Amino acid sequence: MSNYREDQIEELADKFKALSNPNRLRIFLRLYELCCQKMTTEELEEVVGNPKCACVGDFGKMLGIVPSTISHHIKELKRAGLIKVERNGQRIECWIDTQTLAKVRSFFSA
Amino acid sequence: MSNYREDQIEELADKFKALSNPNRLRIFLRLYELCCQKMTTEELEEVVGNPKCACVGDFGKMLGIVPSTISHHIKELKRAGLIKVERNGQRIECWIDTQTLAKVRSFFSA
DNA sequence: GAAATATTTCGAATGTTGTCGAACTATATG
DNA sequence: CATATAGTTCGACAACATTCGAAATATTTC
Repeated sequence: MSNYREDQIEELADKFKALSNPNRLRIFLRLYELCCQKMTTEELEEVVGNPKCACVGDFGKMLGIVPSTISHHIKELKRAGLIKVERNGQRIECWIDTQTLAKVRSFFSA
Repeated sequence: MSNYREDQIEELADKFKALSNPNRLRIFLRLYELCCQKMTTEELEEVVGNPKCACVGDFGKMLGIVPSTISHHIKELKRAGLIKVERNGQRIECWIDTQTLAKVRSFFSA
């Protein structure tokens, strides 16, 4: 957890910043719930076939804030590399970037 | 990592906020280095005798920023419960709050 | 108690964030 | 192509963050 290079510190601080807003943290946790939890082999199969998890509108309902604000938060989480995003028809689907999650996790388990 | 209660989310977001400033993250990492790393039984003895780890001036030199700014960051880390602070003569000594660290860690390992 | 050292508090300057609403763009469907 | 649905972009605004320097406080030492 220590002995970090300078650029790694900046990068890590940036990820913490992305998670430092309660609404963004809620979005992230919801995606985690949907994408990454309790992955048995069978469930993983499902996810591999359809990795997208939730869209802007879903979070709007969940958090009671307007789409433009959600859009802003999604952009921020994406910028920090914490989630991935892809259009599917009218919807923008979001899911956890598991590689980044693994990095942040490894920070806390060293 | 999911299934968090509302107040836990706010609390966690607040800890991430404290770590979202690169200078505060550097201070935190430095304290981790000093306090928590490589604790063999003998080293632990030492620490138990003198749990304080670094003072405001040390961080000032390390980061090249003025004491008032360090003081502010220390206050912030303390407010978030990430570090503990105690006066020892002229100096204010700081060390990691290992209980809080454990909480944040457990978030990432669920 | 004066001087030196360590830290805090305060006020100011400057920049960033979170949120909204309005206007815009993209996609799907009658 | 008109309409409906889903998101984005933009501009505004208030709140908050980062940093500094000056002045204040606490502690130690002479």
